[in-house]
Amino acid sequence: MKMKEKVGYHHGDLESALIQEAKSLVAKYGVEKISLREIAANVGVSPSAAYHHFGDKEALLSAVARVAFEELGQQMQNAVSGYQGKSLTAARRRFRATGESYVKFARSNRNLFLLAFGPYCQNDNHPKEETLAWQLLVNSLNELDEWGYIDRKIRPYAEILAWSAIHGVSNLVLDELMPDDAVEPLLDAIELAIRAEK
Amino acid sequence: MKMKEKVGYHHGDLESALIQEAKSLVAKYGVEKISLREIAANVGVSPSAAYHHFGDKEALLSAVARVAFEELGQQMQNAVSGYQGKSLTAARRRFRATGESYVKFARSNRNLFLLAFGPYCQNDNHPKEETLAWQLLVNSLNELDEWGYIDRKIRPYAEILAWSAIHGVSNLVLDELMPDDAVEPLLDAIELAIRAEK
DNA sequence: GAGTAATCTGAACAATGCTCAGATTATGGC
DNA sequence: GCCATAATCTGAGCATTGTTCAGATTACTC
Repeated sequence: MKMKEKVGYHHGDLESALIQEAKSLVAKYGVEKISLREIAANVGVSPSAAYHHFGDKEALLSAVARVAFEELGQQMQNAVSGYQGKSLTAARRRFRATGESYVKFARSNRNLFLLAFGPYCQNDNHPKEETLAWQLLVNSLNELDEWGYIDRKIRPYAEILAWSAIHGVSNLVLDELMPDDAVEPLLDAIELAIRAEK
Repeated sequence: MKMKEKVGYHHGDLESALIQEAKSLVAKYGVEKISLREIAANVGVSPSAAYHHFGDKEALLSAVARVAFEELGQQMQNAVSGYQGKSLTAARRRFRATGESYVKFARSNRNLFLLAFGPYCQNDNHPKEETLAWQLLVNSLNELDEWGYIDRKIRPYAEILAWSAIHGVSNLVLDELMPDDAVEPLLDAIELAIRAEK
């Protein structure tokens, strides 16, 4: 149960050390520019040691992808819990915070965001309904709904519409196909779109 | 100006032959699973020959990405031009066709779609306003606008909202974070969202 | 404390992206 | 038509990569 003891022959906690180092290298250089060997070297271990914890490089990156996805959820939760209160205005702030924090995470963690989705995301054990990010979105929409804020006809589509739009604009901004300042207008648009009285 | 003459020492049209083969390999196996050497071998040429036409592998893949992006636009145009007429219903069909064909391209050309966006897309020479895909979206929205179909408040955001949502759902479906049958409801939602009278 | 299982090393292999000297062919000026 | 020049392609080679495997080292259990 020793931690941070990287001296001996046995590392002690190689699995999570590899994930952590892989994550930091991905964040710095991007998924396709990193090598297992460098990860292992930075941890102070032989390249082949990793294969006792992960089937292959892809499996390690999948683990990192899971971590990144969870981090997105946590960052969203932090943002949402920054706005409290039981008013409609508070609920609107929280809803908007889900979207803002989503895009913010994408921008300040470009490579991790791209990894979290993309081909390395193994969502077999991760149906979207169980992810924190999805839950936060659903919750904030339910809140708005209780205040009568959401148009009845559009309510059934609200989750899909909001998530698609937010996820889409995040990717488009990262690809520089949309300017950074398209995000705020988009959030305005989503609020307008789901709104009952305009 | 000879084509398909792969016999001699000089190929004649290596550049586009490489792009074409790269595209077909990407479509089959995905961007990260293909090698320059295999592309060159399939074209019947030495690996180093490619470097007289492209600075490196990345440059070749960027060229493929451009082709893929254009193909997306063309496929959208085909879909849109399938519905003609000057009625509002025709305009609505065309608008919906832009979205449907976008997602359809993503689904039936997964790897090319991911390449077209993603890190290999060089949009320095390709501002979104000049892409065919964007033009088609703008046109169909303008059409709807002329029929008074679009809510005045939401009109300024219509392009951003529609493209973001369509692009987002495409990626989420490809990542299996949304089911295939979420696409039609999303298109309904977009139509509802931009609509003037509900 | 001995034997077993887990963990890590080091050497090795095939494949990859890329470079470069030199061979081969096209091209343009006379 | 012919030759010099430039463009194109080959082949060998280098460094790096992911992965495997026999064997060394350590932890764990009874």
